Amino acid sequence: MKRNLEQIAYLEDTEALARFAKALGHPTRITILKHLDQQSCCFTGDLVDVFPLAQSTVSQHLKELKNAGLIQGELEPPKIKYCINQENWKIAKSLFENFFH
Amino acid sequence: MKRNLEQIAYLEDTEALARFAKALGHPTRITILKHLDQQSCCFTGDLVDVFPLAQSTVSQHLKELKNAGLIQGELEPPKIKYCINQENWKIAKSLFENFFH
DNA sequence: AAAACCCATCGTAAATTTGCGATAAGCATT
DNA sequence: AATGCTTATCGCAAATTTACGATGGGTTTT
Repeated sequence: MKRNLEQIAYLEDTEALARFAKALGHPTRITILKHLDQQSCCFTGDLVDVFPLAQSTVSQHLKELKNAGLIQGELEPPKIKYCINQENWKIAKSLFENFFH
Repeated sequence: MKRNLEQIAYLEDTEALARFAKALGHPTRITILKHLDQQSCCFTGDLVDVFPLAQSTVSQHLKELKNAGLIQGELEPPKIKYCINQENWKIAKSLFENFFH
């Protein structure tokens, strides 16, 4: 990216908000979250069936949502159950609320 | 990106939300919007001074925010005054509110 | 008319994102 | 022990994003 030398120090809330927003910045990920919100939780396979996308692609989107802290996975052999991470969801919600005044 | 052949049809609101979120997905752009929200409007030059970034880089971020519909530019020779696009701001606000239940 | 100012755009480079198929890893069942 | 099921991860390719300096276009000032 040909970075600028001096790293920019953004406000903590600004960085957190941008991280959440970035994770929400793809229609597939929005749809995944809507599903999880509606029926509380989902297995990966259920979500794969929702999209005309490869299983690996959906798995990657799930990984990004997990990294952003918006969802969490739970072992339920042989499947994995994904749910919204309520704690961080609330944080994101209030960050956006604050932002939109 | 080695696209999948069949284009995915997302819900309109989902796409709109993802577009807004994507535009918000960078700390520089969040900071720009916070500035515009606080002091209503800003000239490009004022915003360039806020960041240790090249003028062209800030200009590009402004362009993205404009493309997303979140801000609008107004000629005020010899400068350009940027303001939040209140109409779309409200739309974005309500999309996020709906999303976060 | 020339110089100065403000800002967008162009061209380029590096990093990241998005997507796929193939493979591996974990667990259950046979 | 072997097979099958489910899902993550790897390796790759293409597209997009982020950043920069340089250039150009418009307006104002000299």
